[in-house]
Amino acid sequence: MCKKKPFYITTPIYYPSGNPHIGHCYTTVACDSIARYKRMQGYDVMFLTGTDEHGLKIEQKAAEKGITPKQYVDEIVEIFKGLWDFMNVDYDRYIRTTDDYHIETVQRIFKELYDKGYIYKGEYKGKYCTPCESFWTDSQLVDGKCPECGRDVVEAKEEAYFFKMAPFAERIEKLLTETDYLQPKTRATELVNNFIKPGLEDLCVSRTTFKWGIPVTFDDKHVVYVWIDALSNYISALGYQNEKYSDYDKFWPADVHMVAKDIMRFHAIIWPAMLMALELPLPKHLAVHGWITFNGQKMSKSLGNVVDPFILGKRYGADAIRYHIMREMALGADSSFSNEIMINRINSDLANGFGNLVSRTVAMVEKYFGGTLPAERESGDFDDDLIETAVSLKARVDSFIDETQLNNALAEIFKVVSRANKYIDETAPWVLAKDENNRARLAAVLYNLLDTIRITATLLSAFMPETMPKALEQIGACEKCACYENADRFGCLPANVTVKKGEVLFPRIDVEKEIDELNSIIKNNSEEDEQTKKLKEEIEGVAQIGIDDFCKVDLRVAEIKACEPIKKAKKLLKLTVFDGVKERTVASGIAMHYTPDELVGRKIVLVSNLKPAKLCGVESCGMILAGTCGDNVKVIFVDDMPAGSKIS
RNA sequence: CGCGGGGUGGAGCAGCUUGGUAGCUCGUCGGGCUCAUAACCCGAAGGUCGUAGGUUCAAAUCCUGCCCCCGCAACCA
Repeated sequence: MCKKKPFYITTPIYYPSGNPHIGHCYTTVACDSIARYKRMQGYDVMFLTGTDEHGLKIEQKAAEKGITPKQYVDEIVEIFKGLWDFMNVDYDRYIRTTDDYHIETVQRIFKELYDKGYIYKGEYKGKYCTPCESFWTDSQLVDGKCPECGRDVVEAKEEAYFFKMAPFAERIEKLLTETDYLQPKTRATELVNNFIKPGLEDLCVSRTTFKWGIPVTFDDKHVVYVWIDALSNYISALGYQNEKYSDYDKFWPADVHMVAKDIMRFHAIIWPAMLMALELPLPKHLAVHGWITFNGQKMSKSLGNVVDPFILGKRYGADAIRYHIMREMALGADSSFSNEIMINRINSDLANGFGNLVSRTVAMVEKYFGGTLPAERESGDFDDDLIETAVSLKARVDSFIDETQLNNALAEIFKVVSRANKYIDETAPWVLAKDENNRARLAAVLYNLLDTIRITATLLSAFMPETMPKALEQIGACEKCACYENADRFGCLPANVTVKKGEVLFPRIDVEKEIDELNSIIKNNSEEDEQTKKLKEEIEGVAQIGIDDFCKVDLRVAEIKACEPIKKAKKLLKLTVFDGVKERTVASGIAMHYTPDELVGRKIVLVSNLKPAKLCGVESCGMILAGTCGDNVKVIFVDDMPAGSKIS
């Protein structure tokens, strides 16, 4: 027997700062399906998933709960693993960045990059919140304040190690534009224009401000920061630079890294750069998929629209959920999730299409032949077309799988399911059954149906590993005849096959009733809790101030004399206001909520002694008060007061 | 003129690279069938392919301007 060809596929390692959601589920289930399919094809498959467990956020979450970071991640990792079990995800290896062997690998890689001169010591500059002991980038700041506690931040710098990106820029650009590394390739332009053309910045790869990370061996003030730690998992899990495993030579380079678009950049640029620096081969493909959005909006916990895979899976079965997300999501593009779309999909494809096809076929074999087909056959019209469609299916599915286009692979399979349902109408077995002379023809028709089901169920078993074996059992397929090898051959079921009616494979779902129930679950579970919890955190998280502090703020009524939008700024309006003494210019982020016309002539509350600052080229002297709740923004108007009145 | 994606029958999408009958799924309406999970099969209605021009014998498809939506970036003092 010849040696099996290796196939290595990975999900990202997920950050366990919260519970897994349907987005994690998609990536993992998609990889699982590909892995299962490849195993079926005879590859020696390594399917890796895991968790990225270091970092400040984990440290803080653990502190809030009063447990150690390790205890905290241990708990959440169990939830992740539980979900994968529940979804029938059959991974070969689960890596945790807190595993000893991974730590060892990362330390060695860090040292090697340092020794080679790709990592150097420098200074990290950013905004620093002293009470939180955290650095933030400008984009993370909320209203210029610390996003965690809302307090002021200061310019600060700390010693840090950096990874040189410049030496790899050219090769990376070629990798993205001239090879098929990136799938879909349309995103290459975006990456090149945004990150490579402006010049790649060196990457900060160590921190001294938190402890929960992998220590830098030669400088114990530092821990390794994010990407060198996280990305290395793809090779540490194979035993690169550690003794735990020894599969590196066999499986590297990876065949597919699958990621969602938010971390595409790191996998498209930084990871190749690291590998180039280490002089290791690059992975073959990076498959980037979009997000599952909820009614067009990005999923977010604060919006209360996070879809819980456990709840859905319990109601409709893990296979149905697996099918739905893989059938809906096209490579690269976002896909909108709604309970209604999901239920309709499950009903029409799985219940009415596949499930019903199995059910009616098996029922006819039992009804007309007592469950076992006789061996005599008579072929007839429509047979050739059905058989041709069925035997050619495998090749089409194969190629879609190789392009990680799972939605299209599934669509192909279900075309055959439809063809089979149509064949029943064309041949009308119930008419044949009325005449004893048609027994051979009737047997042929039913056999053709069973064997078509065999082919589709075999190919579907990678996607729906729980239900398909049941389907195959019902049509009387043994393990041998229902294998991948036979999926492009017709006539593999025994001529005198015996069927066995079983449970309904995919029960039909009552759309309206279920949607009502799901909505009420979502309401109870997340919306109120999350919203009030967030609000509570916001309110209680703000540090108290004395009256003196408050008196430092000078609030005045001011009249808006003129108002115009600021070019190049989507959210800013430039206001000219009269504060009782003089006119001044104020920029305000209310362009999305007010037009200049509705503001001119009105009186508002002005923070008059705020230091001037430049916003999009406009000098702003002061600030206007407005209430904010999500997207809802209302300026406070005090039209009855004369300009210049003090507010306290 | 920051970067990128997108605007196609009621909904969601394909087609655009390599111009030439506008296709799929769901929904709606009518018909057929009765083996089946009130499922299945057939037919029909419904589209100025965002908009205005241009190239061409011919444009959803190529070119130009404009409008709108969505990400990222940028400032919501």
